[in-house]
Amino acid sequence: MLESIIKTLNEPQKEAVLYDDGSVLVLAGAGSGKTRVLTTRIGRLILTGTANPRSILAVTFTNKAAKEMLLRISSMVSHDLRGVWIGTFHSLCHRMLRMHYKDANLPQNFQIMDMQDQLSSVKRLLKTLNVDPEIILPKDVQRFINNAKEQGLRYSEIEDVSDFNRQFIELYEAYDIQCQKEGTVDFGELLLRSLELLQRHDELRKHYQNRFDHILIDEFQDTNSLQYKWICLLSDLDTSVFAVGDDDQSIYAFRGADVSNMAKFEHEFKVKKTVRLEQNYRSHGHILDAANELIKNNPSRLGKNLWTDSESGDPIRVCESVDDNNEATWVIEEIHSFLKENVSPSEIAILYRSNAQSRVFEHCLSQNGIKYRVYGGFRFYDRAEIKNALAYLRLLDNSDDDNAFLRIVNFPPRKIGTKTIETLQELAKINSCSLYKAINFMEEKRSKALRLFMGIIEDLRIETCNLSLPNLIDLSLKNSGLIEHYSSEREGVDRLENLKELVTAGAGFSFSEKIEDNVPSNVGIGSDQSTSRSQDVTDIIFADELKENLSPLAAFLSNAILDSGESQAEVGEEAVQLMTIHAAKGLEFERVFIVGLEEGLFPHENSLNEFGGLDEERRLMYVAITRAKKNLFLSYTQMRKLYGQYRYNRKSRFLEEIPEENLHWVSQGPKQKVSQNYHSGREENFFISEGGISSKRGELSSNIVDKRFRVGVEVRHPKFGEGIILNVEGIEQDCRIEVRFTNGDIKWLALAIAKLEIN
DNA sequence: CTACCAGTCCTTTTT
DNA sequence: GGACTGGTAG
Repeated sequence: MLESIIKTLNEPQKEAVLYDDGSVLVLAGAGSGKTRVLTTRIGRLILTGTANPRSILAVTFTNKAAKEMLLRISSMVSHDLRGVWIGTFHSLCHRMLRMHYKDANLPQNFQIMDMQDQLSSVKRLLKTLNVDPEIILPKDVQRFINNAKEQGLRYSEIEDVSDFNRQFIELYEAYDIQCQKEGTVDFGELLLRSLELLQRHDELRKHYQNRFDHILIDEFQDTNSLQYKWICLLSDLDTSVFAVGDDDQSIYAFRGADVSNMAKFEHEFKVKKTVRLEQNYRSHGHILDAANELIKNNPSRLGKNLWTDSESGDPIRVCESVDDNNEATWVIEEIHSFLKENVSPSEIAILYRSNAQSRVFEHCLSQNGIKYRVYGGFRFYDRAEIKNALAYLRLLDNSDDDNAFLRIVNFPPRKIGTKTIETLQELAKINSCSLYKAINFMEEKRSKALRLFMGIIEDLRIETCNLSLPNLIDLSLKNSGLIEHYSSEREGVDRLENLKELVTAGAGFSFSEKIEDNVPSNVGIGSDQSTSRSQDVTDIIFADELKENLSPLAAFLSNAILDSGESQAEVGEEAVQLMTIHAAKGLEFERVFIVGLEEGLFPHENSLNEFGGLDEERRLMYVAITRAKKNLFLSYTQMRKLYGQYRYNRKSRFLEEIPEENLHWVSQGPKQKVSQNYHSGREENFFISEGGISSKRGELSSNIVDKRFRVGVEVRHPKFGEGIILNVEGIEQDCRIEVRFTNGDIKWLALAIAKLEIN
């Protein structure tokens, strides 16, 4: 069985799977079969008895990838795989913290905050500290904290280079104190706390170092320095670390990922073997050529050239549309013809740079009766009604959770206003306790409404203590008044549906599946008797330790926040796939549409100001292109609605970086008349010629560069009328002008495209 | 206290 | 176009 799988591998793949002499770095290009290599390697370790399943730790980038990997391995081996640690950095660290919560100095029922929770937590902090949120933006504080944590730094470890900086450091400290008090933990904290746990507890660290002989990391180019340190702590001299990555697919620098970890790893882990996987099994020639040529524009790559045996296939089709609606129409027309040819809809993907772009496509798809599925974006667990319901559950599980408290103390409305909350917050501050507990410090008659609320929670706590998870959720929804509230709301039907779904999710959440480990728990500080057993701690088995530490409700809540809510429309659902390019990483589709290829959108204008930002955008484009197996479509528009206003853009520079011979420029068909709404005359510049093929790039540029367009000058636009220039930025092709028109509208226009005249 | 309105900023990308 | 804030009337 194993033999026959290995036979199908190419030479470098085989090397990677079979290598047994220390740590390995695998440079795996897109579509070169890296998932196969990873799973086959794990399968081999287990099947040949080289490694005990429980000595394997595999880190993936998403929960989805983790599930997929586990599935593939279990199809290869008959062993019990529950001892294998597979998951994202976050889920693995979470697991570790749950098991060793005492040593990590966390309450047993600590709760995870998502980004929204974290932001409101910061806002609350600023308020209690009397910091003006106009001067110090909560978002910036959040960013500062997260950046620091991603680098593994506590507030005390950050250099205070300026007064301004010091303020952030102080806020970071205060924030951590607040979280500790409330028993909440943000994403970065999961990792940092876990790292510190390992740093401070020698027995524990040794235990894990002894336990894990094989550490495998997928998407290594996307690890940040904190994650790197975590891996270092878990490995000792005998550990074989198998890191797979592709520097060309590093697209998470904005979140602290550091490609240099690859070179660092090679050096620090004394890697004797570096394997390059360069044969691509996924894409046709034109697609691969385009990707290769594009990425050559990036400096400082580790260097790698993908090649393929397969035929060159159809050239990449490129379409220019008048606006975003037309773009969607074109895409849907193409999809329609595929569906007629019986292409499975799930093999068709629409990829875009930012979530906001999905709306037009969703609308168009549903109008045409095509089933689709959107990944990411607003997720199930992000919906307001779900968050409200979860807040009740969280408060039930941990009444110190002030975030949850504030969210629902007056929802549904129960006559508790800002005034009441403010006095409550003061009482909480004086007595240094949670808001919930502070209710008891308030005089009876002022806190009537609050005590009523408390009553609801306390009754619920008693009534639900013996209920199953779905029943518990169901009763909470009823007693909280949420059901009643949404029933009376005009548009509440959908919300009620979603709440029902939450109960279903609770029923489907089988907690027992999550119990999969035997590890010593709470060694050292925190549990007094444990000192005696910490000596021979290594292989003591504490069955179901995790289960004891975590109630089903708490497990459900953690899962809801960590798992990005892939709850709807599961497996086998035949639907067109919509997602951001980031979300598409690691996936592949037969037909791929990359839309919105315009300067400012992709590459995104914000990225241009960041160091290395453009290179990262280009890698993002590279990732997008290499998702396609058979057909690739590129699309851009002349104007697009953004923030409710039309905005002109030039086509993306990435289009210029793809060789002409791989492209086939197409026109949009008879629908082009629409254009006359926007431009009077001079249509010839806008449309690709009748034959449908045009290669005249940049033809619009040379004659329009004009110094007369300056701030304050009055201009006229054929569609929008007269206006005054507020702003000019960029030069030549990139020149954009901000105009306030007489009707009050303010728009950014690309000078190369908009038909502006001096008035 | 609630309900509603107007004004402001904004969006990259995610565990 | 939407989320969020602040102000005002009932």
